[in-house]
Amino acid sequence: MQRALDINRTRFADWYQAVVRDADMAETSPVRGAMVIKPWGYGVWEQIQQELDRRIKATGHENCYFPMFIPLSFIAKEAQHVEGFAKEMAIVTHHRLKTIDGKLQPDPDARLEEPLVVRPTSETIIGDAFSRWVRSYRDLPLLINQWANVVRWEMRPRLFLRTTEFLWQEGHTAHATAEEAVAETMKMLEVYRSFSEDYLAMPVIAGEKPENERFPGAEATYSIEAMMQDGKALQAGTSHFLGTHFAEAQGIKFQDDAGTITFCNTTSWGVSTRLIGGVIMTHGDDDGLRLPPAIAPKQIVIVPMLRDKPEDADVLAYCESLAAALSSIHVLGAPVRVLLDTKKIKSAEKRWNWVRRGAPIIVEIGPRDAAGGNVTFMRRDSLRDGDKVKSIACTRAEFLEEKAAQILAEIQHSLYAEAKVRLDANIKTGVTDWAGVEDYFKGSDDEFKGWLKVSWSKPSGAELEKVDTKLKALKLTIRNAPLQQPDSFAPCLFTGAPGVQEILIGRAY
RNA sequence: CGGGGCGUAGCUCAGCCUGGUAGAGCACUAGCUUUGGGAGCUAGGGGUCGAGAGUUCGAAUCCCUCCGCCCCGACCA
Repeated sequence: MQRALDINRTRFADWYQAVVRDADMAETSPVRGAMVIKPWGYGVWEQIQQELDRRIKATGHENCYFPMFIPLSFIAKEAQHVEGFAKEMAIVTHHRLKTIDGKLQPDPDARLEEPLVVRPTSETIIGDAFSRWVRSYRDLPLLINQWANVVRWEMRPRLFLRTTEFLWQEGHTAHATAEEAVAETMKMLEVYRSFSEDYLAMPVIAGEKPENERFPGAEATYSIEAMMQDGKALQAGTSHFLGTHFAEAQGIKFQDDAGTITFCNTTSWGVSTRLIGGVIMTHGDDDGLRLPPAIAPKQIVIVPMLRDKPEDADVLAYCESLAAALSSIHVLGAPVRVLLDTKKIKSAEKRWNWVRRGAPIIVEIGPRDAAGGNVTFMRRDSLRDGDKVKSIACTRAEFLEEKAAQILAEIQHSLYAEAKVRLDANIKTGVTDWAGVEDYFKGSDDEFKGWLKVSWSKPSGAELEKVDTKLKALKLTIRNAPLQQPDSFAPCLFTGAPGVQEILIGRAY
């Protein structure tokens, strides 16, 4: 059978790269590990950005922008933070180039007195500002967000999932009490959960990361974890309660109403362009990408079936009027995003390009549709009937008044439902000993493996280290401890001690 | 940084073992035909064979060094 991609999901890693390429999302660049995000991929990011920005502002935060260069001494202030990021930082050491022996190179006379680190995250430089901005309890809470690029010198980059430079949003807040900061941490975790599920149609499990997976310098780290179609987990967003660690390191203090000087409790939280990788691996199929209408840069693409004949003009005119009419319809709270694709390439080629890119509805208009006032279209969420592409026909009026809006909403829902079934069906419970874990994850790496939900005694320190090592041997990690916990627990799977918490175990990106 | 694979046309790759001076399919350009749906025929454009040095009368092919990419580890949003 002919598919729009030449690789299917049985070779998942290759398939992923094929989708990124063939759906025109991104490509590698001359800079190792850094990607070029192409218009269609960036369009998805813009949709994500727009809606998430709205939600971040709706919860009381304001946007700022801080420098991308951070003095080395700032990073050095928080010990765990240094340790966590030291191995992956890009550093600026010079401010001028010079031709020496015919070679353009950093001018030895232009060495910076204090090297600048290209931000891997901005806790330290924003904390420095906070230490000046906060004086009184009246200045709190301080609720700041920034949209930025960050750089982490990763060993093995993968487009969207782990690139040297990536785009993200990082929220940073300061509060008078730990309770307030914890509440903020949880609130933003919930913003991420609902955004991911409602908007990206990507079901996730929100929960707390174990101690060994915490953000360097955090008191507690929470994440949303999504299950990809190969069963692996993708950490799709994080929210950290930082306690007073950064406040103490950077002097973020305030005077309370009794006149006492106290350190603030701070939080930070972020999601990145990795979300796009998550969308691809959640919704993609063997014909390419399938985009949830909420984030599709174009929700309805009209492909005129032109044949270099006189009636082409009628077809085009009909398409133009259809596009105009569609633009005035609202779906999912915004006007429908329509594209009339007039690029001068073969119509059939166009159709398949849009299939690969994952446009939710692809409309094909030929002379007969134009003459009869009809619309023929395909739904990207259910493209095929068996092996054959499924074409749906209706009248123009029907499409405009009913079908277009209704089907876009349906696609948004059906993509979520499909992914939700997969997530729920592949979290195995009832495993109570290590042999059961080994049994569940045995076999080749290519085989689909979901997650296990097991009970444990939440060991820490050296005990936790042992658990971690044991899991690592099977390439497993603890993803998180879901927020929803049962009333009673089986004994700890690792130690046999009384269980206190349920955790998710799986392979991860 | 360790282990494996690989760099030849825009893409996917053949040729390399056994050295003789560049190929296929798709894509691209033009013409003709065809067309309710991923068309056919004909003609054409495009490559310092990843880079550098070496062996040789002659190197995509053999040797050396370097660079880059992919997969598997360690690291990670």
